[in-house]
Amino acid sequence: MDDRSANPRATRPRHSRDDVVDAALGLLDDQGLPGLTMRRLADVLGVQPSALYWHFDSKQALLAAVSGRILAPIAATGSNAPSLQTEASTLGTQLRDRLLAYRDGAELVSSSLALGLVAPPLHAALAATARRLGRPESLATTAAEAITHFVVGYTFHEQQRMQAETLGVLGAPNTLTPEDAAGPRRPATDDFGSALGLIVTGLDTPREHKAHDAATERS
Amino acid sequence: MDDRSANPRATRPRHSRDDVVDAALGLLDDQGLPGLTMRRLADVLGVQPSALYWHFDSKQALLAAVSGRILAPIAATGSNAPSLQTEASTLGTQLRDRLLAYRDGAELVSSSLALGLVAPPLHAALAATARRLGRPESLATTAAEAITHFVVGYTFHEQQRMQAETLGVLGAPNTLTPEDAAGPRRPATDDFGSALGLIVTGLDTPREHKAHDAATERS
DNA sequence: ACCTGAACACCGTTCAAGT
DNA sequence: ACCTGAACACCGTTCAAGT
Repeated sequence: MDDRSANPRATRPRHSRDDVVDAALGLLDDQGLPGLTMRRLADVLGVQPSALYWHFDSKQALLAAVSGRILAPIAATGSNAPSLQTEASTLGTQLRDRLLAYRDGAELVSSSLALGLVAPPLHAALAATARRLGRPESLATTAAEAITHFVVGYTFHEQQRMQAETLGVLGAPNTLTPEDAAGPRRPATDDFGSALGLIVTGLDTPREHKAHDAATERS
Repeated sequence: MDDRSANPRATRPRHSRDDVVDAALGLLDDQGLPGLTMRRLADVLGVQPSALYWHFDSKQALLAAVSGRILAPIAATGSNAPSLQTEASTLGTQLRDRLLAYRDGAELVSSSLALGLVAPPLHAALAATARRLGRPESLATTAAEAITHFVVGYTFHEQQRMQAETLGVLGAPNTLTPEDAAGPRRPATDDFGSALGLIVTGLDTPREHKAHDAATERS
């Protein structure tokens, strides 16, 4: 398997940053985020752990690069949506799809996003649509933020549930609220779509956002 | 400092679960989540690391208990809000306040929530208000989910920014979108309130949620 | 330019045994 | 009931040195 000598343009240049990210994505997908360690990644690449620190300053930097690659397909959106609401819905769904494309994708991206090591994935596209439609860009920014946080959090939760199911019927008892105990399982409706729809509804009405005031009074 | 013999009902019973959670909250607050290790926690309690496993099955279980304590004050809400929108706004703000009460509170709760090891903090209160106001409980459930994910994600990001500022002007370059580069810093408006207001706006209009459809069509 | 070897300073968890 | 002691199987990161 170590037939690097058969490769014409080879001999020395062993790995590039992109090679490392490729391998990390593969490792992530079949071991999950806890299994994505520098040591295991080095093993997969046939290299010593310390070699990875030539390509990346830290594990966090590596994870940010992996997050960037997961999110990359979103930016390419052409976007000729008829309304900000439609565009926002589409982008939210697209983001979820990307996060679901790799095991623990949502958890990984959530932390890279929080640390500010990866660009917010929906802002550029939604702002562009706002400009095209003559709507305020501040509204696009607010919406992008609301939708991104919701989608990442929702998908994180969703992805964790999926894996818990795969690993056997563990059943998390603390999750149940009193009224849940009555029904047999969960309302089979499309949770994600409903919640995203709720958020996005406010984008239709021209009287921007006004519920702001009630949010600032506290106990 | 080891004057346990001065305590009348003492001699043997060294620590309770609550003691451990207390110590964990303290350690969290002045070392952050990465500093909250089983070994350091044991040190604080004057005990061997293995002793903690008599009180909790795993570190995750401990962290879930800590999360529960951070969120506990929310459930107590009496709630006589005049509308679902008002109540939702109040609860969202309350949740953020709780997460900000401890260092890395949002990150900690985010993961406990995703793992399903702690009860969703807004569902019960919002559902009760929906009942009182004669609004559909399914709407309350959807709203609670949307708001919780948004608030936790937003506050996670916010808390990380705060600590980055405290630790010096590191400046995360990747975070900047093209249009941000023009202005000097950030729009000084209340980001959180605006986004929460946007989400909550949909709760006013009696035509429940309908934007759902657009969310299910994809590339 | 890209990697090795070896070390440093840690982790969570288990388990027999003590009191 | 609550904890000790010791071990197991790991971590991320640094750094001199090799090619």
